[in-house]
Amino acid sequence: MPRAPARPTISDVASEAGVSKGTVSAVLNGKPTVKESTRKRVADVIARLNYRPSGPARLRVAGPHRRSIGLVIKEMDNPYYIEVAAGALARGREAGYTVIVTSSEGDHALERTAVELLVERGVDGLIITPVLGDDADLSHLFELTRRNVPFVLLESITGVPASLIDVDNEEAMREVVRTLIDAGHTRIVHFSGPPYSMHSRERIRGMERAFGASPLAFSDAMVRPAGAHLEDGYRAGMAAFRGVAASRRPTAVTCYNDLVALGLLRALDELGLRVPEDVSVVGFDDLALLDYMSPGLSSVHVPKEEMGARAAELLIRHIEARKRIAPVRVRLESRFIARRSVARCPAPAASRGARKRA
Amino acid sequence: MPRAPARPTISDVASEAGVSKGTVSAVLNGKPTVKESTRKRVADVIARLNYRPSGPARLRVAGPHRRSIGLVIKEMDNPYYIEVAAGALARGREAGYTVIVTSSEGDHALERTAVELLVERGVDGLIITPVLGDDADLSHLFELTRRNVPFVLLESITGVPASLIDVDNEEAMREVVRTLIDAGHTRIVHFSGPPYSMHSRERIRGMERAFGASPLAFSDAMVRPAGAHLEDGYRAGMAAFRGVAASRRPTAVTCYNDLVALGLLRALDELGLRVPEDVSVVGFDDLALLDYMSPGLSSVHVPKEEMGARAAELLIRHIEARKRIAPVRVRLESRFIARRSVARCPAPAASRGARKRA
DNA sequence: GCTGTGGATTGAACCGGTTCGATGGAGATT
DNA sequence: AATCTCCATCGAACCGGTTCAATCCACAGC
Repeated sequence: MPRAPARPTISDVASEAGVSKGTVSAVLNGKPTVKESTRKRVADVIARLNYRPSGPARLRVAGPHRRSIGLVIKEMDNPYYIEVAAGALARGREAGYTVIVTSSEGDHALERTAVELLVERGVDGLIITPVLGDDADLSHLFELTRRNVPFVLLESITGVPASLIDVDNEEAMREVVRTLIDAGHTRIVHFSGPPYSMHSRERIRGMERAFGASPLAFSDAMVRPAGAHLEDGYRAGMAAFRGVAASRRPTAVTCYNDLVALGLLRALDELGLRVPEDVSVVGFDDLALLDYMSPGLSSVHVPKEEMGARAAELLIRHIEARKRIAPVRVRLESRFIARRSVARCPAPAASRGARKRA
Repeated sequence: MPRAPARPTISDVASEAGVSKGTVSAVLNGKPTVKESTRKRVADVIARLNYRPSGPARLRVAGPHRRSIGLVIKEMDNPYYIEVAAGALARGREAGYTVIVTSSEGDHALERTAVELLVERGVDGLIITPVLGDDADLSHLFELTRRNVPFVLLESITGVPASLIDVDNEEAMREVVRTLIDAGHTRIVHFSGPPYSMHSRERIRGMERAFGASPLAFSDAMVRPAGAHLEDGYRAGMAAFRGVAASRRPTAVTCYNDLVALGLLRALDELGLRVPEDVSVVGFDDLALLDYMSPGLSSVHVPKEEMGARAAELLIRHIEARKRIAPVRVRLESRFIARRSVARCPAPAASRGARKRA
């Protein structure tokens, strides 16, 4: 952590300009009592030193407390988080809070920096979509607890007692896969998300459970690691379909999220495969931008704006409590939305996938 | 401005727990020297009072300065600003700055609050997409100047001397309209943006100029006030096309931005009009999400990420200067991208638009 | 019983601003 | 010339934390 060069303080300016701190302060605040000539002299010194008053120092003494909450998302260029942010922003605003957003870009160290920065800059609480991983150091979250700074998570972390807002990913994916199985699909593949993502794990488990409740056998080969972005879906799509005989290729693909599904659609388009005639595709999240698209991508609707809004609401409840209150877990409803991208399995009965051994 | 109820301070906790401020501070910071029994006693008081240490107060004394810049966008649910934010975030990060984003949601008062909040919370500088309007009170921007807090604008405001990053909207729209005129279109209509938006005004002016350089006469009726959102485009599209005879309706529409164009596309679709066979449509901004869509919407590519990046870069230059430096204006390149949504004018020569009087 | 030791706690100084009553000096009034 | 004003500036106190040298206390060792 490189220590920044010492910035000039108001005292530096004062002594340099040959006036008192009080006078410099008056200049900074545009008080009308300062004589023009001294105002100019002080302003010159400020420009020369490129002096900037410290906001925080000022804050402690001045003005009323501004209510604010911080939101740390994982990716700024991912519409999912943006929709969540929009929801949090709107609800926060209604309650008189300014919501400030920053992104960890999936980097654990940046998440930590962001959290520390926001707290030391005086936000009243935080909403966090945590970056997970084996090596994840969660001390910044424990420090929040120690300092009694309320926060709400949007993805669960085992061992961190905090309020949480999410949906039942496992159940949602189970329903998707069950629907596909009911529609006659047997060669179903899942393009999974980032390995450490709790959401991704839950979705995989949902798929397993759907198979478990069916005559079909589940195998790990059905889960193809993809990722969370368009390119990931494109790449995984190419890997799964290019040069693969019709009799062996998947007839349905469930994707970790909509972006992966969109990448897959692009790959299928390039390979000349039709959706849903040749392959059914299901995304997850139901991003607002799906509205603009054709063919209609089937997806699981996740109430992203509401998640953001509820997170903000819950956080504010924690903030404004007269006494520390216990963490809460809120599960919102999701639902499968079938659009044009899914159809009954077109494959002849002969080329079925593996059945369970009796 | 409602004054928040006085929050408990470290002194309150100290006296309540019967210890000194120093001890409470040690507890908060997890210092190992505190005896377990006192740690617990203090922790209890903290929970009971719901005490939270003031980040800013702490900040002044402790730790190194964290570099940060604030970005105030106009709308969180507008992909345009999100792309700009992503660019700023990435470039800021490269330079070791945390970028924190907040949105004014088009509300002038919120913009002011956001700017004040960010400054008093200690950001080193700001990037702002200003909310304009007749009644716009710009004093918060002047205050930034007075306090020597560097900022970069992403839309020009007359009378505010600040660094600015933008594209030549007028020239870009001129080129779009010229292209349409060259393609034989005579009944061209523009769906304009928010009345006070400088970008919108510049784009309208570009259209006028294109007509000025052509044999066709420009009239104010060609500019239809729409807005900046999908619904605005939809509404304006319905107003312009529903129940209008083929011989009188526009053969080409230029839109303030892509969202308006998308709304228009939806309206045209509902009305059974084909793009580009019946109507050519051009958007503006070239949002990344256009990639996912069909038919390809023609648009003007605005380097949004680069604008964000350059803004961050320029801002950091201001921040790190040893001496205050003069504002800079940067104009980035935009370019018209013709996709499937434009075609030569299909209308018979008979039903031309108004020509200029000789 | 006295001293030595080390862990726990205290309390004063400090951070970089703002605030506001006190002060000083120039010009007006008598 | 003495006094009165008023304007501009000063400077001390304060905000809510952190830091650290000093102190206090309990207990061990002799």
